[in-house]
Amino acid sequence: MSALDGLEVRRTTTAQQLADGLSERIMAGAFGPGDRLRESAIAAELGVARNTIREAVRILELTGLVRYEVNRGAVVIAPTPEKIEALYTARERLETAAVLRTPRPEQLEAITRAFDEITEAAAEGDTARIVDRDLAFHQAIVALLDSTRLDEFFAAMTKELRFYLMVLSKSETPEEVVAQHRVILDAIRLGDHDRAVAEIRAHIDVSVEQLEQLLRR
Amino acid sequence: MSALDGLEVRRTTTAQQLADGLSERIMAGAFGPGDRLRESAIAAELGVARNTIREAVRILELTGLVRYEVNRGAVVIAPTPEKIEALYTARERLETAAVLRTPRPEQLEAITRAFDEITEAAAEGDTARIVDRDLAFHQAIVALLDSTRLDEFFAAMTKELRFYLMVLSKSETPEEVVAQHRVILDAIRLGDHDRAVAEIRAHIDVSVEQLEQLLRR
DNA sequence: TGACCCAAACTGTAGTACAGTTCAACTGTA
DNA sequence: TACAGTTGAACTGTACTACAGTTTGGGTCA
Repeated sequence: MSALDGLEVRRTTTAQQLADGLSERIMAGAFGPGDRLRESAIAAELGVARNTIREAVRILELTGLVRYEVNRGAVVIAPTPEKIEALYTARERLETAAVLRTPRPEQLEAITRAFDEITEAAAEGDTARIVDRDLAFHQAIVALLDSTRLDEFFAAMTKELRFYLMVLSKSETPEEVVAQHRVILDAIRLGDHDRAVAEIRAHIDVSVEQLEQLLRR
Repeated sequence: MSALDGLEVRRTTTAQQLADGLSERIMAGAFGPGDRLRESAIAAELGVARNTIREAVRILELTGLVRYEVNRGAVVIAPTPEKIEALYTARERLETAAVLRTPRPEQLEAITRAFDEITEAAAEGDTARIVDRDLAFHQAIVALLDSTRLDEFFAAMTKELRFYLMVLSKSETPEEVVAQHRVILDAIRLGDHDRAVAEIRAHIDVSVEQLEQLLRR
């Protein structure tokens, strides 16, 4: 570790900051799914030029939270059964592949820690934190694959998923969440690959089913 | 199938067309790795406004061929040992997970077809087409996962990889390429998952090694 | 040789303008 | 009343201009 570790010049652009800010707002629900991001309005409100907003939104597009439609501009993504299914299918493939590998100690520790945090959050009834740690748990599982590219890909999907969970205001009972993750963790700990795969599949099936039910209303 | 299937109005913007065009040019080697895309020069040459070019380049960024550096603008990505390794690691994880699944007939057919095309191209000594069909072969393997999201992710990586292969002007003997893919195809056909996994690992190890050797010069 | 400085080139951002598109409200008609 | 047609406001896509701040590739000077 260098003495200068962590020291870094502030190196960012207005557009990047705007993108980050907008991303936060969208995640927080300031814009609902399907909403258009009107450039002039945002530009005026934030006191920046419209082209800067356009750039910010293009950067936002990288995260997958908005997509561009010709002559309609940026539109916040909206969950559909197909999209949710596609998202969870990809998750299932990655996570089941991941648990076939034998965890290194620090990897197992990371997963265990995430589980403990889910348990804590559940005890406190902090639903936002439950979701957060839930996703961290699965990210830690994917990390078993030892692939930065797949980690990044999964993180991007997580961002999308978190947004869907937010707008659908999905809420299982905390006990269920803890129980479902405990069986996965146990299977991983025991090195029982088949069972881990089965539990992940079950967990994901349940989630998809619940989300689609929410969506149908 | 609707009677209107496939009918679609041409709906694209100048920026999108520019992004497509630039992408092609980069893939064709008009810009080398590490090159900067100078906005004013491109804008002047193509007779469009600079902000339109900026937008086009932001769109390009989505494909991963360029990345933005503050105050330096868009820079064409350059291969490094780390990046190549990360790319191939992700490929290895996906492809080995894929061959654990039992192919449906049409999937097996797609893989076989890609292999036949590699063989054809090899016979004709058409190296560009060998690379193209090689990548198609692997895309067909990933398709075994039945996940559109992962297909898209892999396609994006393929684009990046194709560029690296191009700039490194990698060239194995066509016979080697055919031989390596034949053993993979055979293992898949026989339903021998372990052997398919092993062959894919071997294939990828060889590729990484060759590329890094090229890179060291 | 190396530190320093400078000007050219370029990016990031602002601001204005306008043609073309979308969309919702309004109008007229059967 | 239902529907086709029209209109206008709002908004996007694109162009153009401008300028401050940053990078960069020389020079200059010690």
